[in-house]
Parts: sequence; C-alpha cells; structure tokens
Amino acid sequence: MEKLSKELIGASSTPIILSILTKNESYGYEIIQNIKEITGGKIEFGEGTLYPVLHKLEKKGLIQSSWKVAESGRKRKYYKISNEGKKELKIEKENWNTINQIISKIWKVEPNLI
Amino acid sequence: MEKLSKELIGASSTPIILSILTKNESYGYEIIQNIKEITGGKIEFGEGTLYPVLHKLEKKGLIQSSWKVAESGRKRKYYKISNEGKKELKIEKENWNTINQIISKIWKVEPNLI
DNA sequence: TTTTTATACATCGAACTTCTATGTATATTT
DNA sequence: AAATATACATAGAAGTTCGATGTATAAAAA
Repeated sequence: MEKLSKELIGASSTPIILSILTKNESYGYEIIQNIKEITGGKIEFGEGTLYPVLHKLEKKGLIQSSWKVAESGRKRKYYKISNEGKKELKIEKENWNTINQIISKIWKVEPNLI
Repeated sequence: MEKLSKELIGASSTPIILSILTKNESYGYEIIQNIKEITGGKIEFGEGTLYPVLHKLEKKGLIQSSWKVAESGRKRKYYKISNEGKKELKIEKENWNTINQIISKIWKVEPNLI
C-alpha cells in the first residue's frame, strides 16, 4: 500500500489540516512534515499543493494567519483555526461518518463511527 | 446532515460505481437512481456528472459498455466491471481503509477496518 | 389527443483542484 | 564556499464536478 489517490487526498486535506491546527498553531512547511509523519508517508503534500489549500481556507475564514519570526531568525506564516473553522471541522467529521456508513453498507460490513 | 461535499463525492464515486457493477450490470440512468436510493439522497449525481465518470472508467478499462434494447423498446448502454476494474476496486477498498485509519488516529479514536 | 413527465444518452463551459516546475530568500551544515 | 534544509509563493497543465443545454423516445396525464 503506497501513496493514496488524489481524490482521497483531496477529500481528507481540509479536515486533516483543520485537525492539526486545532491542536497547535502551525505554519505551512511544518504542516507538510507533520502530515507526512502522522500518515507514515502515505500522504505527502508538495509545497505547491499545500500553500494554495491554506490560502483557500484563509479566504473562506476557516483559518487565520500571522507572520512571526522564529528563534532561528526565520520568518514564518503561522496559521490558527477560527471559530468558523471549528464549526466546519465538526461538519466535515459528520460528513466523513456519513460517507463511511454509506460505503460500509455498500460493502456489506459493519459501519464504523469515527 | 444534507448532501455531501464535492470532495467526498469525488473520492467515493469510483468505488461506489464499481461496487454497484460488481453485483449487476447496469446503465447510467439506473446507476444514478440506485446511488440516490442507497445513500438516502445524500449522494445525487447529475447526468452531466455521472456520464463523464463512466466514460473515464471505460477509457481506463475498468468497465465495459454494450448497447442493449430493453423490453420497453428503449436503448440503454449497459456497463459491466472488468477484471481490471475488480483489481482497482480492491485497491480502492484498501485505500479507504488506510485513510480511515489515518483520520481515526488524528481524531484520537479507535481505528475501524471496513 | 395533445401535453407533460420520466427515461436515457451526450457534451459544453465555468469553477475549482492537484501536481510539477519554477522562483525567491535565508539559515544551517558540510 | 558550496550544498542542503527551511520557508513562502505562483504559474501552467491536467483533471474534476456541476449546472445548462441538446436530442430522442416511452409512458402518463390533461
């Protein structure tokens, strides 16, 4: 089992990013490493993929950014989740449960709530 | 809980269609009704959405089509799954399990195999 | 009988997505 | 001094969903 399909990546990227930002503020480059780590390399975002997603989420008001200077002296754009984003994450979780119930039924196995 | 997001639809459309065709041959219009029924209206494909997906799957060799005339006298394009399609469905199921384990972990609940 | 609805296929263009490539810049390591 | 890692950003290619539109025929309703 290798890398996941583009479609599955697309469906999971928003809830995964919002979940990460629920735990801590973070910035693009770190989020990429983080996702790679927690998925055991099964999801690897390129920078050209993740940054536009972050911009989209910010534009929709689900996350907010602010430039900060790290101890290293490097500038980083930190993102935090907004209240809107928390609501959206809740909806996304419900949607994920729904689709799981649907495909569980189609594949005739027990549905699994997440 | 209403209709599912475009992304989730996109991620699930291929496995759902292949699963339907694993049970019986079917044709576009019927597949649309079928999906609407088994998902309780949560997934509703428009014709302009489903037909291109079927064409794509056929082009990739996952399904095969043949025109037939129904008892009603109506012409229908029936699709059946190919061996390639069966292999693909297996992979898609594995991928679905993988992503479920990943997001289960992220959301800190027990992982659930489908 | 004429009109409407349901069935059945197809394509187009708008909007959006992912991905690879490219560009810029700075800190750290070799 | 050079190479690598960190950090952000955008552009263009390819692919997707979706509503709109078009064609055609069978069944149902007016």
